[in-house]
Amino acid sequence: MRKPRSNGAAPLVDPMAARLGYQLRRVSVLMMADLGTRLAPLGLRPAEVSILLLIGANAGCRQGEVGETLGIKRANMVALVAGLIKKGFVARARADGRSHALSLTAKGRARTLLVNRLLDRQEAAFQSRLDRKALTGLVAALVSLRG
Amino acid sequence: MRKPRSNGAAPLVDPMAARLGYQLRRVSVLMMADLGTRLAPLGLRPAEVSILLLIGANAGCRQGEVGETLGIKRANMVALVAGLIKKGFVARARADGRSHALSLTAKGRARTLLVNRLLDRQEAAFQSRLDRKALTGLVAALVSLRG
DNA sequence: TATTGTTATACTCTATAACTATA
DNA sequence: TATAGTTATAGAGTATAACAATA
Repeated sequence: MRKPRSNGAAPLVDPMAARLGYQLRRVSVLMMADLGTRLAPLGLRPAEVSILLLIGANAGCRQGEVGETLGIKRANMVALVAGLIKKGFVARARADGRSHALSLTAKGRARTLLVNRLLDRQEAAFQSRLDRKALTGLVAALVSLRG
Repeated sequence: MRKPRSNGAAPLVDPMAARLGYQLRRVSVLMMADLGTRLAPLGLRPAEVSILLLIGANAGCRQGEVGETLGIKRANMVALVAGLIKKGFVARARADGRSHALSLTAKGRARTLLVNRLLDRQEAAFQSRLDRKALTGLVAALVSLRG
């Protein structure tokens, strides 16, 4: 039996509080929303930023490689890359006849610097909520969780 | 200067590898997709499950309280709760004239048991990828990150 | 006037299937 | 035949604004 709530203003009991997947999701949504807000003035969305940074670190890479590395399906890469090209951040060259070699434009490299500073600030804002103990190995643990 | 890639089959360099928000997002998406697959046979989606479990632990709670606790906007709660009622898992009673008191049906309680067992299995599957050291305090760290 | 639920609508990210062109 | 990119479409979750009914 589950007893009905003794109503007043008591907060609800959260049975998912100890669930890894649930807490992961809540934090992820929070950080993504925060990132989206921070990125808006730069004219970029989170997914676009991940592509921009990856191309910046791998000039000449193919579109499919980018998607595979980021976990973005080929079909979804099309509009994302097209958007970055349209905004003048990315350039596309023939690599193979059926594949594109992607690289950043000068404008794209400049924007990448701004994005990295923005990411540094966001990282700092969130990491300040953790003590050193909790911070150590957190990212490594997340990477491990991806198996 | 960024040197072009020496093409062969070398994996790309990932400049987001050390970013907390990025790794959080990747793991979250992975676990959500996995959860979605596991839940499909039960006729539930992840968001519905969070509502179902919360109501199960707080019989008589109002719809708005549920949304607030879970971070789901009032507007989005409407269809989610309506779906759970339609499936016969949740019952709605007048509480206030303008607010609904939600509770589980017998069918909803039975389904909750299955869901919890399913979540236990998922948790175990992912936690097996971590050593004890990394596991300790991980959920606590995530909760802290939500400020 | 503030709260609760509701409707309508849009955006972001993800997923699948089928198509084209090239290797 | 297999690969790279593309198109079309759908789904899940989230967001905002405006409205009705009630407190």
